[in-house]
Amino acid sequence: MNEEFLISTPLFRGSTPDEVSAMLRCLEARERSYSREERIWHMGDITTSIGVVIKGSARIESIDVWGNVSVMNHVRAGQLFGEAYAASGEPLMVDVVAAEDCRVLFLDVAKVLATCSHACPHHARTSSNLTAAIARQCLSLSQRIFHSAPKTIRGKVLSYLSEQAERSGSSEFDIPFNRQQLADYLGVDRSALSAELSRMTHDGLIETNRSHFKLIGIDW
Amino acid sequence: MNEEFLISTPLFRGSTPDEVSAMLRCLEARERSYSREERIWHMGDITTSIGVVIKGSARIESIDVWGNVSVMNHVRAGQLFGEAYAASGEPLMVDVVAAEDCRVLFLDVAKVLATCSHACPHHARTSSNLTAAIARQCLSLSQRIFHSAPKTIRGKVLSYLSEQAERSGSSEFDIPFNRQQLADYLGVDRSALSAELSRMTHDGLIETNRSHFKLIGIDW
DNA sequence: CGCATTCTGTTGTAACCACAACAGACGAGC
DNA sequence: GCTCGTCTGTTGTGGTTACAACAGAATGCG
Repeated sequence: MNEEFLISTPLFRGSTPDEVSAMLRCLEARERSYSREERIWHMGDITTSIGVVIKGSARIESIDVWGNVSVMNHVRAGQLFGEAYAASGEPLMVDVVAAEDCRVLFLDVAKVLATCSHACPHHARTSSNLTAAIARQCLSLSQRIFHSAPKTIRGKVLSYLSEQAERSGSSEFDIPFNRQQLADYLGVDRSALSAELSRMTHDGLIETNRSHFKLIGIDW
Repeated sequence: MNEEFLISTPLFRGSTPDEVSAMLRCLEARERSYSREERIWHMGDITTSIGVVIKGSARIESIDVWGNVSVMNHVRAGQLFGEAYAASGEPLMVDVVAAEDCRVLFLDVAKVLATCSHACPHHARTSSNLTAAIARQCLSLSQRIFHSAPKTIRGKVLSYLSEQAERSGSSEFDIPFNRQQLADYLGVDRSALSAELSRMTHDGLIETNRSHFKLIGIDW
């Protein structure tokens, strides 16, 4: 397992590779690989584990009975998923799907949160890291709400792209969604989204090719 | 302070009134009252406290530069707010407003989460209760996303009302929003919402008077 | 009670969007 | 290089909604 990578993730931040090794044994961590578009968890599942994306990325989405897809979030390497469901014991309201070939580390949430009296002093830090990660998850969902709040497609797109630019620290960046997924994230129709992106390009607001975007007239 | 009430809240569940008293001292809890529509926290504030609503209720909302209001959530007596922001240290993306006259207990999040070595054994339980509360907050935000996901106003309304009915355990219930606030929660125009509620009443789906609703043709 | 304010429902119009159908671009695999 | 499947952009139409303006109901207050 890649302890060097793990200590760079929010969950294990502040620990040494050796401490992480010890914890992984203590937590009975398990690892699994998934191929693109493979389903990692299904809606309705009850999970006691959290997932840490080691490589690749995953999408959190939900599908209603009419087949309407709603993309809740995109999870990059190093990030967690399922924290909230595992920590609350509620059944999943979403599916988790591999956005690309990926490898995932699963940890039992009870073991992470429990104050492990015997062996691991660093365990407490990881436990509090997990709480912080769940908190950030809330903020991430809040942002997703802000992005779908504007009434027009242009407003939603600008809200989303602005955040992506800020996150990447550049006016030029790649997003983790294709057109359909971006539409499902913003809660709009794909073809209407494409049309609006065209108009925005024509209006000189953005430049875009596939998943690559550039915001025009914004200095960094 | 009302320890009897506090032990019924998710945060202090599992403790005795005496333990809660001890913890409140240990946590340097502070209490304050607010009158209806008074602002409890402002967007941009950085908070190190979480709020526990003792009496009344509060609204979490955000206002953009054009004055568009977006209601994120409604917090009832016994529930928390600000957990995610306090635990992550990020500035508030929202305002917190008293929905009615209310009383709020503030607790320092660091003190709640820290393992208090000396005095309070029950402290650990409260700390883990807080983590669970943050997790449930995530689920609450997810539901808010689901409610605004349908493409039509009718779909959004039915999604929201169904959850309220389920939560109340009855097909007849009151919601904590007036029309304007419900519209801002579902992300639609108020007058369009009123019109759609009329149509739904006419179609025999619901009965409604102000904030009181009844879902027709659903057995409990 | 009378008044002012807030809340709710109604209506018409213009704008926006979802939907469907299609064509061209792109990429993977042979 | 060719084929096939996927992704993206385009267009037209009908439906839904936002917006604005107003009227009546409900509420709070002096």
